[in-house]
Amino acid sequence: MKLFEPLTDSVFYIMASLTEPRHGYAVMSLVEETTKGAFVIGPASLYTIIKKLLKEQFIVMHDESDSRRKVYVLTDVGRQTLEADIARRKVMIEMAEKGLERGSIG
Amino acid sequence: MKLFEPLTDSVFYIMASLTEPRHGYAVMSLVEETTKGAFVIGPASLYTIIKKLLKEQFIVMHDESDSRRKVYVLTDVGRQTLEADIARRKVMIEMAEKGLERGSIG
DNA sequence: AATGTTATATCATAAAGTGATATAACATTT
DNA sequence: AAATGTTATATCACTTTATGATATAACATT
Repeated sequence: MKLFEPLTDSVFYIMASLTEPRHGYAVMSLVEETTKGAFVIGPASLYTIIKKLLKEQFIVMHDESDSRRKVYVLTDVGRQTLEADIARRKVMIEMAEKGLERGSIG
Repeated sequence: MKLFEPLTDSVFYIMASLTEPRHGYAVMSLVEETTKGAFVIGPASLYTIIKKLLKEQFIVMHDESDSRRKVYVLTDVGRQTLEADIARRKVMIEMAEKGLERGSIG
């Protein structure tokens, strides 16, 4: 199993929303609110990615689920994967910021 | 012109590499080195994205270019776009870290 | 019972990313 | 100076990822 594959932004947002149990629609709303509308995940993307995350066992269905609201939550593997990707993203940002600092002297 | 569209990871890496003048191949190597191989941008992705960035005027060809090495650098618009995306990415990471903190108490 | 909101789901298509491959200039060796 | 290796750009055909539009239905409110 490939634990440390880079996550796409959409996947990252969804996984970051599922550190605690949440149903799909709530994930969608949370991302939109948190990013003040800068990043919107529509239903097509959401449910496609949820299906993929279940398959890879990065999330599981939570017992609070009923037939109407399907609640998901990160697994340990999912959590580890998210942590690894956070680290990667921090390096990304550092890289960009260092470059911008250097470049903006002139 | 849409200044603040979310940048994909690949686009972000390439733009972050071009805060100072660099030719394509060097961008490729830099990303691989900086991420210790976690993120690899192959030639197909690289030149596809460079073409797109030129078109959107996020980068321009630099005068140091010769027929062999084509050197690119961020424009002001490109720089602003990168800065905006850094901000978005910081919010992303905060969101994920807050969630992980809460979740890891139990 | 009609209307609006919440919620999940899929289809067809578009956008993004990539492995393989091609081409060629330059550098180094023999 | 021919051969080999490295640097460097480029594109094709294909896969993966993302999404707009749409469908369905339960629940809430009027």
